[in-house]
Amino acid sequence: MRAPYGLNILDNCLTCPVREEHLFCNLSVHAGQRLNEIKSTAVYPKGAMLFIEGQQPRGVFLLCTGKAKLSTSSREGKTIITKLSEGGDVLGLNAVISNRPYEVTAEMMEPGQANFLPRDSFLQFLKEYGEVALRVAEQLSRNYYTAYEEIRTLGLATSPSEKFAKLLLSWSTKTPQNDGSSQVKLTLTHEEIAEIIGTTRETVSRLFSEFKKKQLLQLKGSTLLIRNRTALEKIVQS
Amino acid sequence: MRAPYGLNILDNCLTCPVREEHLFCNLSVHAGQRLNEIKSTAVYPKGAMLFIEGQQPRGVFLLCTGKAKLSTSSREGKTIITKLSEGGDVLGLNAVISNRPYEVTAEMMEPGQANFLPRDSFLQFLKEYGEVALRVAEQLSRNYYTAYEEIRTLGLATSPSEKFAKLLLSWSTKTPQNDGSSQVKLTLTHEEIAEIIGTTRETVSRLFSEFKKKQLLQLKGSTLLIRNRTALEKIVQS
DNA sequence: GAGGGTGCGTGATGACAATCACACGGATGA
DNA sequence: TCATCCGTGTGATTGTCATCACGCACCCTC
Repeated sequence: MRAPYGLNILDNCLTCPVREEHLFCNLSVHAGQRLNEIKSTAVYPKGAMLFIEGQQPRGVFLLCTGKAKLSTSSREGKTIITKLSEGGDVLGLNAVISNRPYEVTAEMMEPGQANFLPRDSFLQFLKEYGEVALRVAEQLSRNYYTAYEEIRTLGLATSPSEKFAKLLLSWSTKTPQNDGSSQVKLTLTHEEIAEIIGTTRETVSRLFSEFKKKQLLQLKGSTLLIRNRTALEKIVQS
Repeated sequence: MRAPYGLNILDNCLTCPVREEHLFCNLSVHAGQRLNEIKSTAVYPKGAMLFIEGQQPRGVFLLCTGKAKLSTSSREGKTIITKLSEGGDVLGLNAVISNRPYEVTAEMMEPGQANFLPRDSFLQFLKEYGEVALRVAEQLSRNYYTAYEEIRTLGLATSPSEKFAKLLLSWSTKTPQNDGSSQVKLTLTHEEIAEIIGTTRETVSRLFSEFKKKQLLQLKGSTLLIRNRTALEKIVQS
């Protein structure tokens, strides 16, 4: 038996985008109700930290609106951004399941709303509802694939231009246009982009100039126009 | 109810090392019996591929004896080794759970034995035994942490020497001696080490020379003596 | 013992990106 | 209106590592 639309946990979080693969969609009525009892909702300002790398796992965050960046840093202060999360994403799941410290810091990049599921009740809930445990496993394996993609990017792509092209392509596939180009609202600073592809701010600036010159992209204000996907793909596999 | 020693799936695989955190240890009697029905055992020679990156997931491999290396390659032929697996490890779990192609190639580095659990029966089994699904989730999150450690290594450690030191330390912690040093049997070629830390064979050769000169390590035949852990740790965080 | 394959050491060279440095423009706020 | 901060562009310099190249040692097998 499936919960009819309107009983889902996500409906208390009105703007939450519903995804096919979403962890908490299409649960049974009982499971959905139980989840609703467990959860608490809060609004976070820009710059708020949902959790910080190294902290003991308090619980799972279900991001409803807003964007968050997940990052990890070395002692010397070098930081890499490993994922940009949007509404619908589940944050902190790995840490909670394995009862290890959060492996990343989750910081809100713009104000947003999130549901919080405390660790203990969440784990108890999973024990009660085996069906959901399998869903969690699936979500974890998706997380794993994302991490693996990251490994491939960092380990196999040598030059910054290759990684930059890869990043642009990942943005471009999200917003395909009929003519092969695509538009993205650029909300990241060069510094943040550098932290994603593992290089320096200056190099990112130079990459933008270079790619503009090569007609690969165009900037109008904060709107990024990706012009030539196939050329980017050539850079990636070069 | 727990399976008494002797009913465990692993017992058909005599030399299989039993680990506390192992996926299939301490299952209920029923679950253990069911697993035993599902599994089939085979022996693999050195160089055998359990599965190859990009293949549709056929099932899960439970490595009993021998070692395997997990690797991924780019189209241009650059390869990185992401994990060295030993007896007790579960291979291919992520691909099977998420029904995506294997994300790595698993190649036997020395002859060994493995249990194979075909995808369909394994997933069916998980649906029947929710307890095990949660264990699988835990295993997946462990895999995830390993992957994340890899990301940190590749993304945060800039110089090859730092990554090399990190690798040596990871070996050294497995075989601690009373005086702070440790001995490891070096079974990898320089080429393979290069593929682990993401550099070239030549650089690895030079790193060995350099570290020998600095009294950080010593080589007697194929026995690697790691002499100065603290110095290595300084290089890592430098 | 000759020959081929594989793994290892090491020199020379060049490219490329990190680093440092500074200038500019647009916000924001006193 | 001016000061300040932040994000950005871009030059000059330097160190580091990948690359190419070659020689050597070892272990097979014929």
